[in-house]
Amino acid sequence: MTNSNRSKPVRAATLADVGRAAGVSAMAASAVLNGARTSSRIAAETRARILEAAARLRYRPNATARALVNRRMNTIGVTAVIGGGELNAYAMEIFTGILSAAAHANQNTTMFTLHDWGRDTARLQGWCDGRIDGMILIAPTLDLEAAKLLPTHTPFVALHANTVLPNVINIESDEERGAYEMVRHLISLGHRRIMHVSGNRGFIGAERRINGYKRALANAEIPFSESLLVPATYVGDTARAAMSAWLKRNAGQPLPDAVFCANDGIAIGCLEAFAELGLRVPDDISVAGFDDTLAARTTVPQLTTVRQPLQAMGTRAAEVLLSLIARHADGGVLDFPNPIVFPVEMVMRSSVAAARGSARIVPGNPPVRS
Amino acid sequence: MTNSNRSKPVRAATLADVGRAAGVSAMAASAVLNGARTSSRIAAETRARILEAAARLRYRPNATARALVNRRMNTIGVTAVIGGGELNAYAMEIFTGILSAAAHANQNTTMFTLHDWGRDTARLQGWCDGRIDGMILIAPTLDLEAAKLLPTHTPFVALHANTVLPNVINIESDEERGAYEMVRHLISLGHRRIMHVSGNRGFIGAERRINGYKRALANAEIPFSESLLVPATYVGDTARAAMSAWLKRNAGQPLPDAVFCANDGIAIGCLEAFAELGLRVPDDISVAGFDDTLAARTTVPQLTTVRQPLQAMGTRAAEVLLSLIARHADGGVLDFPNPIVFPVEMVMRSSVAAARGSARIVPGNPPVRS
DNA sequence: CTGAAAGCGCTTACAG
DNA sequence: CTGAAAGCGCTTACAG
Repeated sequence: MTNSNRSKPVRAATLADVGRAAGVSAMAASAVLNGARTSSRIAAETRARILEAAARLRYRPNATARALVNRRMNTIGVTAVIGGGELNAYAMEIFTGILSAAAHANQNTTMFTLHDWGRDTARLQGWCDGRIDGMILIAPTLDLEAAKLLPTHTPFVALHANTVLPNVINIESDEERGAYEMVRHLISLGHRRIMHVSGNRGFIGAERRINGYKRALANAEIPFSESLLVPATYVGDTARAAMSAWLKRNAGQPLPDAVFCANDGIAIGCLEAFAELGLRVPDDISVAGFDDTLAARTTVPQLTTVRQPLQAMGTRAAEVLLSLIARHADGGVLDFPNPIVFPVEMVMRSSVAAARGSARIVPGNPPVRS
Repeated sequence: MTNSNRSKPVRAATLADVGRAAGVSAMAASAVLNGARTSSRIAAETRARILEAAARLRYRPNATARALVNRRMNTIGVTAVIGGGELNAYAMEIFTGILSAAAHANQNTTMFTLHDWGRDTARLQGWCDGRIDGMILIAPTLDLEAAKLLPTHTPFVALHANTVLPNVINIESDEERGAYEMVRHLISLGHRRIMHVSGNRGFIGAERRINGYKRALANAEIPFSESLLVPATYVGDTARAAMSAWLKRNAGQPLPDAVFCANDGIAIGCLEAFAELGLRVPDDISVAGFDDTLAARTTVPQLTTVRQPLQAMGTRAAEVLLSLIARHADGGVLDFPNPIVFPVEMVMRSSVAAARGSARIVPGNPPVRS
């Protein structure tokens, strides 16, 4: 079966069409169709005729024409990096929050993707050409140089910006505290040899989590050991490889009691690396994540993790942006706290258990618990 | 620290601004800025001056003005249902495919969400008001009545449409065959009592999977048993509840050898229901999914599943839509096969194993394997 | 080779 | 209470 498009390029009805059909001017039609306030001045009978014509012709005001006049497209933009062909769970979760807030305010949201924040800054500018009223940046890593090139006629909001962006409200969560609390929790369970698999070194979020980890250690007077800080990236596969390599390198050495991972993807990578060696979680080793993305609930065992309210943060980002846009339009001044910091929350599931104490031989490539 | 917006509403530079700055007309600036073909007619020196002015003023052609003239917004729309506050993994995967194809063609994509296809058809029409050039519908369940109201001035493409939509190209996968192949695989592994937990009854995809399941059974001369067809919905939690209820209802009865689930979410729900009773997968029971969403790889054990190439299907949807848009614009006729059917693929992971044969008592609430 | 005009579809003042 | 005009920022014919 084939589907052939009709050959006449069908056009949507315009205000002029409606006016013609109702025997009035386009302007009269506009007044009626735009609501009570203006249309009260038009005779009821005329009004009815216009309404009928509009319905019959399925009239919809053209969004681009409207936008040209109103300087308002009623859509917000969202930019995120797309790595390895897909958006990660973190960005998706935020995007969902943005989407619902925007829909709630009758705004559309259009998604832009970048391969690299550094190289693609120019594209960012290109999108601020009237097609959106404001832009949300998800986890931008822009240097100050690039940040200065952001257009000033479009309001920006960022989530987890890696640097302080001038004139950009940043929304973040209390990552240092989240890391601190989680490691403190592990310690309270009797764990002492606690490993941290970090996110990309140099990224502000990764450093904050490392700081929280170190602070919790110091607080409990557990000496920090460089060998237990495994640098990885926020991509699960990297973490899996890093953990596997670590286990191989430390064959015969004591296994850590617990691993605190800089995000859920890393935790899943560790889960896989451990499964490969027949290590059981949490029996042989406890694993904690960070973020509480959807994936944290679909692993077995489910992940104990630090919850960042990503959807709520996305929602807030959209709300802040929308008020920024409104103020920007009427030239008003707007004072927002900057950054806006969300509290994190511990989510206890089953990948973390109390310390067992007993040493264990790992099958295959045997490290030994101290 | 607070961030105060500058009070003068900054405006983007216009063509007139550029012309003024370069001492030429807006039209001359337009010609130069729009590329070689037209700009060849302008003196090199003038040209340079215009280019310099545009760069200095950071000129970007206004997208809405351009769209008004060209009848082309260079953005495609995507509509999906948002359930329980979030897009599901299935829709996200497709969306990612659309996104990359659109970006590749220099098109934006804006995402629209619906709560209910039936009630919200009018909104669908409202979005076809010039802000998008075409629309992709993800898994629409529209009745013919509603489908007829879709505007004819905007091209549509659907993925997994639940009904045949007039003038809409539908993209789907060979679901019946996928179900058939998976159940045949389970049978070849020695399983006989094979359960199917279905998607929403009445949805064409769910019915196709049921048909494939039945056909494979019939082919192997295994009688179909109504009690092994457990109706659920595509939401994992429903499936979990349905499976738990089934297990309770059939306490003392033989446990199935294997469960074929209508999607990965359902399979995860089953995994949870089994874990709750201490049943081990695949030792006590094999579990197979459908879709191969990201979640299929983060479960333990990882899911054996029928892979629908969701990203590729999204990509194809965008490509088809884009050519539909191009033809629509120049009034041409376009013949596409309809529906476009993608092959599915078996993905073997560890949630399915060969039949053990031995009867097992389920701890707690004991069904017994026959 | 260059400029002035018309028009895309709408809304917002301004006249009658 | 109603219509004719101007303008949003651009592009596409059409004159010079």
